[in-house]
Amino acid sequence: MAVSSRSAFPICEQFRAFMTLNELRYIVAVARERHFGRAAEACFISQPTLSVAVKKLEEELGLSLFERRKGEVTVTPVGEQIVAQAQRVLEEASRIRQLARLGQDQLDGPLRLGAIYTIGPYLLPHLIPVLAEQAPKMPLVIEENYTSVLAEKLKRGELDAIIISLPFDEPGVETRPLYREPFVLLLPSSHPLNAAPTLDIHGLGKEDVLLLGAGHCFRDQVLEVCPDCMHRRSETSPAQTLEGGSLETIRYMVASGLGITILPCSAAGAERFSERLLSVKRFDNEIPSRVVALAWRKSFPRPDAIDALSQAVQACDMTCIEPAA
Amino acid sequence: MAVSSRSAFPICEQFRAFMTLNELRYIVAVARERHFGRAAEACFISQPTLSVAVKKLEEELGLSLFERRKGEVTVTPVGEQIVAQAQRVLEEASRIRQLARLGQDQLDGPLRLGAIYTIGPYLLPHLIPVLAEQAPKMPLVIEENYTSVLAEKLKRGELDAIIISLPFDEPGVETRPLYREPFVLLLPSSHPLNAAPTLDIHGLGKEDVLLLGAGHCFRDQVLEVCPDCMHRRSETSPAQTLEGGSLETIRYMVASGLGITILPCSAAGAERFSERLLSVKRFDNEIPSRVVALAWRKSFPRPDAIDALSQAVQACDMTCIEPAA
DNA sequence: GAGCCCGATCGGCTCTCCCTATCCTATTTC
DNA sequence: GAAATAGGATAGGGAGAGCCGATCGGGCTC
Repeated sequence: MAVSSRSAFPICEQFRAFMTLNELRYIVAVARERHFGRAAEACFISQPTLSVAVKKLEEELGLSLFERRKGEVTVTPVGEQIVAQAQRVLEEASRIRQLARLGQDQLDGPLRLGAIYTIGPYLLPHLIPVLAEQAPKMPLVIEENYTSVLAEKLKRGELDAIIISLPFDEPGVETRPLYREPFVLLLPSSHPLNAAPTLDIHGLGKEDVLLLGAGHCFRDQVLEVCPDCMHRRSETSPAQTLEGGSLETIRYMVASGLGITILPCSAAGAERFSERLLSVKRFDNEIPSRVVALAWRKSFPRPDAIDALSQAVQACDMTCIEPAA
Repeated sequence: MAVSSRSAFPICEQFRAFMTLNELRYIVAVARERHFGRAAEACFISQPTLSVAVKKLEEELGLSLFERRKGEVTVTPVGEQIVAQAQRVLEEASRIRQLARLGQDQLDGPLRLGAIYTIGPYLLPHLIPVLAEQAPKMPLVIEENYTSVLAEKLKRGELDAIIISLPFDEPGVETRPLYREPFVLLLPSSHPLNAAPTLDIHGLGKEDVLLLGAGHCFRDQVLEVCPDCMHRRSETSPAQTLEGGSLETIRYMVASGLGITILPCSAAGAERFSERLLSVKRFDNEIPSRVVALAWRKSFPRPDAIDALSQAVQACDMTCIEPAA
């Protein structure tokens, strides 16, 4: 016959609920009112309930807290001490509720956000001021890194949310698409393709397309939509791949006439170079693109923060950044 | 239809048991172990019980205390604060139990004892050293007064116990007989009654019997067993009554030859006078006597103290004090 | 893919807490 | 002195809290 663990551990009395916060409330009320009936009323319970509860506590403590005299209840000397201590306990307990109230706002406290290299520099300058307004008590702690590193840190709890490019599938991690951004072509202003009436992703076979180094997911995405770029590279121009480089570096290289490149439109930013040097062209058929998404642990306990973050990103309206034609 | 007050006062949420000390124990354990299973074990409850309890508390507080991640449970920033506060609450609560343990000894702390004038001076010198040994942590605060005053103070809670003479019947007051003490006759050594072969209480009709003033119960007791004393007094010798006097004063008066008197044997103490002046005689038939008793409020919360007191009185063995014949 | 770990959930039982109704004792009133 | 009043204790019953074992389900390991 199974024995409940409560009766199985009669020795471990220290773990039983020897006191209830309610009971402490009750004795404090009795001490204040010096009258069981009034105390019960103040506690919103019936007089018998209070009587029994006080008696139970007295028995547990092995002493009398009150002397029930005719016409007046008095507190015993030990009772005085214990009631005072009970008041202290209740005070400390109420501080828990107070802390909880303060901590309830999930938009309070820093959020550790990761972003991949090809998104961070172009999204965050827009995102941060928006979020600073919408969630002023939630400063961002930002880290830029490769998808794989961000994913690892996210799972280890070193980051709270990351902004990456889909597909992204990790167990225990939830994702939410934020926006789709088309890829555009960045080329020197003097490049012959500028004159072409239409631009097709499949027509870049003969171009020197500069690529990010391995590890950048954007590199893989470009190669996926333009396998020729890789083909050419491995055959004739190994120097085209810029290991460890950034989109910014590539852009300088394009401006220098070393080739052309494909960029997410948010990173095109041709306006930062004089039009004499660089121009941005949109693809016409089958516009290649990627979906930028937010990812966070399913167990992350601040869904409101995630919501605020993704709403702030939506507010940045990254889809509509038109490349300067 | 009667509505239970719990559902009738949904507004008064602040009086509901929003937290349990047990729940606080649980979250502290989880924070310490970073593992629900181990925490449950440490709390001597099952894992499901702990899971549910933590969840309940989190819902009550409206926030997440822990993030359940694979392989490790982490404490949220708010959780850290709340767990720390919970620890403080438990600490303060444990101080209650500590206070209770210290206060459990009913023989700890002063006892306010009253005694009537005709007992105090003769019993207390014996009682105090006995009690000081048997209950060293219970000093006596002593008051001597008339029965009526003592009774009033007892009922008002200004005294914890009183030593009086039976009969004594008050509502809400318990009494316990301590000892019976015979009355004896105190007379000058030169008095003719010293020569009488036997002494009868009814044979004092012609004597000048000195009496205590009104209010002393002993006076009434003497008059009860010896109505003649009163009779004589009211007719011929009003000065025999000593208003506000004490047995000691009366004894001096007897020694001075102003009359004889009847004393409780404990107050006879003839040995303190040279035998040349005073002698003590016992009655032979129908020995008059009184019963000395302890009285206390039924509600007085230290029965052990009462027991110790009455045992100490027994140990004084007041019955056997033999008047020096 | 099988097995393991770990927390969540389910169905059930028991004990706690609280209720109303009533009792008991002492006091006050007529 | 009997009845009414007051105040706490007790009795009995019902709703819910707290706990259990069994099981689920996701994620990891081999």
